Amino acid sequence: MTGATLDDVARAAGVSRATASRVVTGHGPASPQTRARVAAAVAELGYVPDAAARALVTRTGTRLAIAVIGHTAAVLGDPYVGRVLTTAAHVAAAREVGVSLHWLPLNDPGSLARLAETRGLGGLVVVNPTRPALDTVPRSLRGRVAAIGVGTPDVPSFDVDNRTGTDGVVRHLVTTGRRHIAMVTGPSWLPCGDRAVEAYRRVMHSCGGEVRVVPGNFTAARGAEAAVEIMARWPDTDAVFALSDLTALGVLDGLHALGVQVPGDVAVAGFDDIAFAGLSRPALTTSTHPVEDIAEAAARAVLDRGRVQRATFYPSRLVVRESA
Amino acid sequence: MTGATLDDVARAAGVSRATASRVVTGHGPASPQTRARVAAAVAELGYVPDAAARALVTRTGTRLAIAVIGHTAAVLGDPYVGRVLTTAAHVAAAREVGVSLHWLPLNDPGSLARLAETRGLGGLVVVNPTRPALDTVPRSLRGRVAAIGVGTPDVPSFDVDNRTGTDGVVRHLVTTGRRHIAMVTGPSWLPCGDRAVEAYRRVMHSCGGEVRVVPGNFTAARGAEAAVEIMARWPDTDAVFALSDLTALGVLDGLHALGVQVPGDVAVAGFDDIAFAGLSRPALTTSTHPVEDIAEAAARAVLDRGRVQRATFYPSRLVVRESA
DNA sequence: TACATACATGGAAGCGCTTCCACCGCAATA
DNA sequence: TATTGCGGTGGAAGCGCTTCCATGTATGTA
Repeated sequence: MTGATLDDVARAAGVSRATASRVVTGHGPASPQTRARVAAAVAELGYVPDAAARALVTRTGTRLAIAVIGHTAAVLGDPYVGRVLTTAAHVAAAREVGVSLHWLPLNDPGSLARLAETRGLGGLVVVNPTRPALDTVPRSLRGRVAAIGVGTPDVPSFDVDNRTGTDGVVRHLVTTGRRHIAMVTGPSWLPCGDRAVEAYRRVMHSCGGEVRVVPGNFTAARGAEAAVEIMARWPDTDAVFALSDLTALGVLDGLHALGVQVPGDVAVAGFDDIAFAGLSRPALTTSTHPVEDIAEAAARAVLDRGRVQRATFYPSRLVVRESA
Repeated sequence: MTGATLDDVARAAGVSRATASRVVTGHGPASPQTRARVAAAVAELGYVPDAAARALVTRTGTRLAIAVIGHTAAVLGDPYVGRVLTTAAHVAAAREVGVSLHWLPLNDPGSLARLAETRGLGGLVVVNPTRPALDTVPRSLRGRVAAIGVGTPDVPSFDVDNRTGTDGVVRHLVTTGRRHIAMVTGPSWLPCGDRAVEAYRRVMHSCGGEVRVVPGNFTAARGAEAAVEIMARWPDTDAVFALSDLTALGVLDGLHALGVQVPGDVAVAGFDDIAFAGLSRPALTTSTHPVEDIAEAAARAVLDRGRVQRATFYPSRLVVRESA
């Protein structure tokens, strides 16, 4: 009803179904004559191969699933995630595999396993997974799963080198004379932030500064709150480093509302180098990372399935603008 | 190899395939005993139904495709698109239908038709389509297609009311004493901008101002360029309205580089009310629209398939901040 | 005890497609 | 003329699943 089947095409072209299939897929021999007649029938009937039936017999899983973990609104609003999706979709398109997008709740570990188990999956790229969630993925399937963020021994991960990235930013703050540096982290369930906090701690330790960490969640709103908290708790703070540009922008806002001058009174630095970082006033000092490279590597890892590497970290580069 | 089949489950449970299927789908009678044994077998073998095979026989198309038209990097970088995707994915998830994401090139009209023709499609939401592209969609399928942006008589569309939205912003500029107002449009292939330009023209006409339109493309980079162009061409310009916040932010940047004071010398207004609009310095005056409502309505339209409405426009509301 | 009724179950068909295999005719070779 | 090789073709199997239908097997009623 909905559409013509291969049988209809074969009948219309006066050939067998096998021949019609060969012509449509281009997978076997066929005389130019036959080819033309089948093509004509296809055009006339508006034939479109049934993806399900084809997948059933070819057993080819030509779909790249991208799972984004965490609360959706905040997460997709995040330009970082957008860049990941765009790139992964590109890599997939180049290989003619479809892309499916999935929002997985943070607190339903089973959801990732269910997704991974879907047959006919070419690969699965998980954005910002937790390690327990990754562990729910059946062992046999781990070869076709890659993580952007934290990984496991079985699941290769691709991520920014938060440690040296943070180190670079915080050191820059120290170099420019700041000593009372506070840090706004990411959501606690995102383990990738741990390395960043550690790097921050280390720098503060080496320069004798006090460790001042407040929790964040990668949103601008939280940044504004955090700024107020920080200034209330440690009034002598002269720099704030946020592990997300969005949050840093929020900090800028919060500080502005407080009447604090940036960078005069307090320097502010972010992390990610989103498109807006250069547009804020003052323009945000931050650290830029090769998100596209990371996403591409992850997509390739599951689609081309070479040898499995453990965890790959990509360098982040300090971008000095006005805010610090 | 990859996974157990229903036959394996049936064998393991000592029942027929038909019975196993009934238990798994929950679609027929089965004794508690049998049920338990099949369940055990499923658990032990890690059985997961093959989606392709199931789709083949049930003929159920449970997938919502979201096609985004236009150059990908710029488009997904756009927070607007991100909000649309998030919402549509939510609506789909609530109905337990999968989501697939597609980047369609601007100049390949056939690509949309091919996507729409895919069997087993629950619905298709097209973001920012062109009318010609929509016309390539086979008539029989149009009932399950909705557009966000421009539509056709056969394809319902959901969009912001650019006309009154623009009217509101430009009138605000006039009210606050601006007379030499320039406008930066969206990409020329996006017809939704036409109504906005028309509204702008009308306001300028009614207040005797000169019409100053320069092309934009919804990016910040273009906004910065456009600002320079505008000030070079019409040095007495005292306000700039950009049909995208991203572009307006770029205008802010370009003006700043030129040493022009905002809003002192030139007022700037945007459109969309993205998250950053309130964070820029000066905070951006813009117009906010119910993107989530729009995306939800579009997704619902194709998924729930009620009566087809023509085109629905959602009101946009002026948000006055510092820049104008 | 004989019957209808309900429920549980297995057999088998078939969804639309790809692909192995056998076949047929034709040209090239012996 | 008999043989080989090969491109083109159709028959048929089968991918994993759902579901109609027929066949039992326990229950309730006459």
